[in-house]
Amino acid sequence: MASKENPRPGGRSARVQAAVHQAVREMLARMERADVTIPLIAQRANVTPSTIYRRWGDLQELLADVSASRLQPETEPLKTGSAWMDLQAWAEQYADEMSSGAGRQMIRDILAVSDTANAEKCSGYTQQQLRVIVARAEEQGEAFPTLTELMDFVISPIMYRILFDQVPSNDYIHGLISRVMPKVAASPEIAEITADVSGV
Amino acid sequence: MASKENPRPGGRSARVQAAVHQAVREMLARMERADVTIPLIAQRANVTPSTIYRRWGDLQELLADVSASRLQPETEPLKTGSAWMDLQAWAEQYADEMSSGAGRQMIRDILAVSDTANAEKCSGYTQQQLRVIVARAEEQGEAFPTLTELMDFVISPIMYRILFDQVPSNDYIHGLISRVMPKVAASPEIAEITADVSGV
DNA sequence: GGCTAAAAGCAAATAATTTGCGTTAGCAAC
DNA sequence: GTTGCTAACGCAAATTATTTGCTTTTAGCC
Repeated sequence: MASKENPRPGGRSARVQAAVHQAVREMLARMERADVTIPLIAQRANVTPSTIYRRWGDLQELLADVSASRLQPETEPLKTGSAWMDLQAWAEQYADEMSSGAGRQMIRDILAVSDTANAEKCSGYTQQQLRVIVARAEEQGEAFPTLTELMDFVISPIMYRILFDQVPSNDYIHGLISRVMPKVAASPEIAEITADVSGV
Repeated sequence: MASKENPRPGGRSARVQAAVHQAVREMLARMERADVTIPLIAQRANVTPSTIYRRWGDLQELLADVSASRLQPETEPLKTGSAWMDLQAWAEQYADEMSSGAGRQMIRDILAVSDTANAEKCSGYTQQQLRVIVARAEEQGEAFPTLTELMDFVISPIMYRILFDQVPSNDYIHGLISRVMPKVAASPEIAEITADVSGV
């Protein structure tokens, strides 16, 4: 039901989709989420409500669709020199984005819908970013956790906290990463880097 | 807005709440979730819709409320002899319940609402159960992870997978638990138990 | 037993959603 | 280009859900 890939790529359909997405983003920025309705969105996007109902089904699916597209990363993880630090910096930014009011709401909107396509897409984005960092580590021969380990022991705890209780601090994230790093990370040299970064 | 604690414990209010909860549970069991509406619930509960609107606000909050109450555990974790095995058995059951269609839907309903009270309650239930197991381990002098470690490295990865992609297998859970156990778990004696359990 | 206020019922008013049908506009074949 | 085809859109009527003002019930308290 959610807006799938290019039914008629260059045409009116695409323009409508863009206008609706745009309208939703603007409205979410300007008003209470509870006050956002399909008729209002339709009005702002210069579209009839029935178009939105037919294409997205209901408000939840539309919001999930918009949120998923907003969570698509636009850049690769920053390159700091060591994959370890890339990971630390990336994870902090990830947690920051996701635990902000807007970020939490986007995740909720994505998870609320029974169709898991958007949730999978979102998790896919995360994995894509992490893969880049893992690949860098490999290139440089740095000892590094696998993608699965990162998802299970860094991303998952962060996401759980965001969803169920509190926002994860940078110290907390740092602890997760230290723990998942290969034992080499306990060597004095790396410990020093660790101290540096956690002090930022 | 969600039904808080005892405004007038013994009276009509409580009866209405019970009737509405009951109606929701029955309807969720008998029909498509998308077809459940407040007017229908009201009818089945012999209550006017405006009562539900005033008390819960909207369908999402009502469903979140009902789901949270359904997730409250009724029994303590089973006692198998070792805290380690208690944990394994409990985590498997937890993952099973949560990854079933109904379980996933309940979690989604709880997370969908912006008020995090229900989500916290739900996470609280989990921690309560785990605390029982941790306490048993302590009593018996068994080496055991902390509650925080269990939440971060066992519960969180399970929940992430349920929410974002696939259902966690028992083998996967077993792997998580092995990994979080103190190094003692690598001793031959425990390794043997491990093999037994994973074979179940 | 009577008072009080919170919660429920009722019904009218408003708003959202669905639906049938006519219209528009990409796309392709010619 | 022009034409034909069809997916997607617009429009408006019908349906359904939600809100709201007012009345009635009833639990808790003296």
